[in-house]
Amino acid sequence: MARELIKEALSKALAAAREAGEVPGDLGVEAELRPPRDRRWGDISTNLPMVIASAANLNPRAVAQAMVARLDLPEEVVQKVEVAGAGFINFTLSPEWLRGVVRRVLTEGENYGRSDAGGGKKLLLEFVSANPTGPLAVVQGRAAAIGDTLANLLAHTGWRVSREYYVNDATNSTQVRRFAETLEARYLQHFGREAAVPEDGYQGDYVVEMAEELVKEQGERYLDMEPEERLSALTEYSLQRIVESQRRDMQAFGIEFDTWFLESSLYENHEVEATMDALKAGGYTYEAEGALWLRATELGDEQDHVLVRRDGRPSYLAADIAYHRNKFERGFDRLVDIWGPDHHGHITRLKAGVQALGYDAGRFEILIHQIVRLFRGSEMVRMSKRAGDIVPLSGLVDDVGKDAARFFFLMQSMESHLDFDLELAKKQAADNPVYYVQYAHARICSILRSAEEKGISLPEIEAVDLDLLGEPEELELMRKLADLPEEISQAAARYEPHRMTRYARELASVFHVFYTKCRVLGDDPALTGARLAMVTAARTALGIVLRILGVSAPERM
RNA sequence: GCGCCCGUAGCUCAGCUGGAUAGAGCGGCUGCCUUCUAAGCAGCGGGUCGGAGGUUCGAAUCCUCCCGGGCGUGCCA
Repeated sequence: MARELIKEALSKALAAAREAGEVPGDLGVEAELRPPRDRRWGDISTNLPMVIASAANLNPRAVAQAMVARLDLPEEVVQKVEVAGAGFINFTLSPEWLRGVVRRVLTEGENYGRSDAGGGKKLLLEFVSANPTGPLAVVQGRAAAIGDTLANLLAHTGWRVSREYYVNDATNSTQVRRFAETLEARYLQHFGREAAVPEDGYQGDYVVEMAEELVKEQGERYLDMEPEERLSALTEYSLQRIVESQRRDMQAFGIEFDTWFLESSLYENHEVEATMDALKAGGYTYEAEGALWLRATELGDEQDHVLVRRDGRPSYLAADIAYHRNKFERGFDRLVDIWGPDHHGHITRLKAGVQALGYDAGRFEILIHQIVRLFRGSEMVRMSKRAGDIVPLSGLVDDVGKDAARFFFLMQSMESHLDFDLELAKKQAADNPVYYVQYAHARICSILRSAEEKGISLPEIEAVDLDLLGEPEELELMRKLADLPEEISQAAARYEPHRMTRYARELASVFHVFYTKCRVLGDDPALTGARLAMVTAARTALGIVLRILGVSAPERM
């Protein structure tokens, strides 16, 4: 890779400059090596001279000159090196090297851009994990898109990734109980019995619908049961139905979890108990006001938290600590959770619990994504499962399609609020950026079909004269292809999946420009062969990116 | 009150571990289809980077304070 070469040449030049006494000894500085802000300045740029100058109180341009004078880089890789601005060194890659990228993409195929940064280590990525008290909402779609794409990125960079969905199906959960009570009320109401939805119950119509289905399936079976028995039966029924619907929603959204982890299993296997015992043994608990508390304040939290309620039911936190203990015990090297913004307050206490158990909190990361605000035109839609004004993810997918929805969710960084206008998403489906990218892919496929019809086939890569590729539009396209491995590494390492939608649009853009300017299937067979090789490489790269995003790569549009 | 996220073009947002002339998409206006898909391309406009101080050779980026929006701060999950 050109980056590595440049990096090495820089450090050698720096060492030589030090020996000559032009630059002081080890300053412990770290410099960047990245594309300059304006690509006309070159392909790769470093601020190293400025960083050195800053630490040693020298003139940055002088340091840059001293280093450039000692740089030793092969001409077939780097065409031009220059000092620019306040003290940058800019490198322009040679056309020869760029052409080599085409060969590399064609050789590596689907594996182009892979790295072994993760070293085959095991990583558990938990995401969505919505309460089983209603259909998945739009905000969970955001979590799903972020999580799935991040999982793809991490897998692409050498991690063994497991996708996991945590099902809060514990029957001692207050919310699960409220939901069952709501269903019960709706069920009884169907038969004209006096029954009210609990004050903090679920107002949504979907509960009424579920009750109707229940009547259809089971008739009057629960009508005259003992209340506690009925409630427990309805709890089981609703949990099963809702989890099933969530699973269907995720499938329709193109996401397959490796594991649907049941909170109830933690109770069945006495892991919650065992976890509480371990916390007690470690001296991190105390009893007060009839409850068992976690000494979270000793572990960086602002307040202590209840682990076991006065009535003996473990809290959500207790189960969650047990759950993460379970994750560590399953042998994962790294744990990553993606949570919604409403769980932000939960981070410190869970980490406190994990630390109290003696696990390395540095191997456990929690990412918070921000909310999705839904608009119908200019009117904001308030969403609350309990109030019943819910816009289901399935409805969104039906409206705008899986591809557009996933792409849209990933166009913004996760820490930024996302405004989603339902009307606009529907009305402008054809203008959605996802089509811009998919169209580039379809166009390439169209060229390849056309070539086939004309009896032109892609020559063996050894037989292609890539030196014929020299138009500015061609060089731009190859430059962008060359960027892909670094884009993937950065997006994965920084947990920033939204970078990939940006890159996808850039890659599509340089292709569209090339397409407008240059003809692939022309009169010159050699040039045609070279361009066929290049657009085939572009298709491969686009395909990789779209697969990472979970967006389909259509051959026709 | 305290904690976290956000405030950048008309709209939606990138850029934020300090670096060059602050970018993109959408919307607006103007051109481009005999030839591999016009769901495309080219061009024109568009900015007190919420405000005020500070650190620095250099601040959208770091620090302090303030303003505005959102979320959290349960023996709910």
